[in-house]
Amino acid sequence: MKQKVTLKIIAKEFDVSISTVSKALKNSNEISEEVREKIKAYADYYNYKPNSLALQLRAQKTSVIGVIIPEIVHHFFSTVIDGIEEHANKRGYNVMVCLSNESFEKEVSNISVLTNGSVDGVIVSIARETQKKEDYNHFEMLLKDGFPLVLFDRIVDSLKCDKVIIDDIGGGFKAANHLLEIGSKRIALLTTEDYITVGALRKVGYRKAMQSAGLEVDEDYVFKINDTKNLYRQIEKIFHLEKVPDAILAVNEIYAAIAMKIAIEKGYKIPEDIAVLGFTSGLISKFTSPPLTAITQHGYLMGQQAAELLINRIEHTGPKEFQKEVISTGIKIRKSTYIGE
Amino acid sequence: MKQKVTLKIIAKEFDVSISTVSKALKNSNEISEEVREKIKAYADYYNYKPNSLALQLRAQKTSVIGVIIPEIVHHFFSTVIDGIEEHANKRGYNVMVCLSNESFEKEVSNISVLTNGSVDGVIVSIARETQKKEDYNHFEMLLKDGFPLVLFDRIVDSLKCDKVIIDDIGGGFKAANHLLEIGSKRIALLTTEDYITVGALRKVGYRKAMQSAGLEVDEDYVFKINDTKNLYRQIEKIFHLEKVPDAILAVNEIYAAIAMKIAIEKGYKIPEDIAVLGFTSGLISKFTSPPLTAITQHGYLMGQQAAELLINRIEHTGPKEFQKEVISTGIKIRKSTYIGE
DNA sequence: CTGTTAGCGCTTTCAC
DNA sequence: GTGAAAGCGCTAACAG
Repeated sequence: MKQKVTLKIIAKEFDVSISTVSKALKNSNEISEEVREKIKAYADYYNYKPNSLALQLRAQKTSVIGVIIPEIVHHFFSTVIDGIEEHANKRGYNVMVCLSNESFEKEVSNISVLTNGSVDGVIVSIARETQKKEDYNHFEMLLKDGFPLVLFDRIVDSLKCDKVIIDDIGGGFKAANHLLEIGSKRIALLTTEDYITVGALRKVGYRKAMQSAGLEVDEDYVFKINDTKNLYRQIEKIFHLEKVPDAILAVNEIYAAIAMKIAIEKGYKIPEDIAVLGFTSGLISKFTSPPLTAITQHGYLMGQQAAELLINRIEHTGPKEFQKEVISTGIKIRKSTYIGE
Repeated sequence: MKQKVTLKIIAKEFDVSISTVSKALKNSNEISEEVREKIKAYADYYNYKPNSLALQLRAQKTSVIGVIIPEIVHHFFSTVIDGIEEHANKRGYNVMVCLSNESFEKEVSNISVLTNGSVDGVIVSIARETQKKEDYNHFEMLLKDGFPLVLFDRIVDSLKCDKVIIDDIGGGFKAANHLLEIGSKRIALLTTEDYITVGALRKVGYRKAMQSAGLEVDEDYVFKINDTKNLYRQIEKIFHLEKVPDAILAVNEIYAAIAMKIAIEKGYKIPEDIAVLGFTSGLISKFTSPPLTAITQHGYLMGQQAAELLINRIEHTGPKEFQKEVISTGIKIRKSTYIGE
């Protein structure tokens, strides 16, 4: 790669000092019209651009924010990144994305790499492994130094920092409630294992809705799916219940789609025999048949909020106390729970 | 944010010179055991980490690669990023992601920001608007300076740089061929407008397959869908043909899913009356009913290859001539084209 | 064994 | 009007 033009090179070219060039390019009227013009012309011609590393080092500010997510091939997370990008760009920041791949070690190393001066702050959604280990030391170190950190979606309450979460309890409630409203009595819950907070919280919401309807939660109707094993086999167990449920609430759209597919294969009519509802994060719900009613998650908004909190923290332009933003969910009613039209 | 520890600070603490500290931390045996240990202990305790900006500025190397994609909320592109990340990390690089949002202007500004010293090279998939304008000046400038650039997926042939593309012609051929093999005679093609190369290339493959089968392509069976308008209405036109096709080949999974849905609504049996096949980039094909046969696209591999080409270019560790890697497609046969079992 | 110096590219204050 | 010098944080050649 060819040597890039620097102030030094231009200075040598015209036999002036570096600072003269710097000022000329900034249109400082300390510099004579004549010199200014010829320097600008030269710089322009050779496509001079100030080296941003030098600027950053000097300014002690990179205008870059780091983002660490567990995986990117996941509609929800891409949506969040999109939101982060949008807000960050608007405020003059760039985004550096790192993946933890759900690994504790990679998360720690990402944090370490990012916080050595390359970024002004980080936004992270915690890796599963970290959540399981409950080792948040790497974050605590950062916070001790007052390094700007925003947690989203997969958060941990004990960390003193800004957070933005989806209202999963509300979402679970909204979901179960919708099913109750359409007349479901026996709602099966397809959820994740307990240490995955998202699943656990949605379950809380489900439980709340059941209780407000005066129904008690039958634990036989709660299925904790292990993501690493055969999903079909695990989900099929729903249909081994003595009394097959008349509704299925799944905490994500894959589980929902699979459950629906199995139900149809077994000859059940959706939604007449069994209504199905999922939490969506992608495009699947729209294209199943029947299309799935789903709780929607506004990842984009979440990303924007996270970026806003972070940048406010970086620029000291928000409240001093740590914020916890809650993004409420929506519900998109489709044919899997809706008879009529 | 608290002042980070620097060599200077440590040096002052022990009343030694900065270089002594630097060496001590590098375990240089130029420094006495005693001094070394106390400095290391201190650094460790205060969690010293060398400022990477300073290192980068000094080394004239950032070990960061920039990636510019049209959008991230798109399974294919996330997959590619995933692949880029994987390879980049393996070789000690980090990834900075920017979105062009299909806008020419944003692409230009992204290039400009990234290439001012923040990254050692960039990987880009060109924005639609840029393709439409055919203005590739921002890339030509880079190449003139010998700046490492790799184009993927949406490329332009005239640019002299490394490229990696999907074998779209082969994919179109493979797709049409499969349909012909299962006995389809009248294959409708659902494609994009011509300036979208991907669609155009797949069409070429389709045409080739038809011709090798001794069939001629009836342009009435080619539907160019405009992504901004009502997809349903446009796709429905397939069924207005005097002779309804016995197979539909769609250049992406959304079109395929919609076409299939409309067909079913109209009472056609899939695949008996009409076989449907799409190019997949997400999870939709798997969850439609029947599940869609699809040409698969290996974005992950593509990302890895792109990163490899770029890093080889950066490190001068590959061939001097520009490479053009072609990633071949796969085909996943599902029920939408398969009778039996 | 330890320190001085120069330099990466840039900005800015202060002299001249 | 122009330039010298300091400094951002670090490394490395060289001097002592």
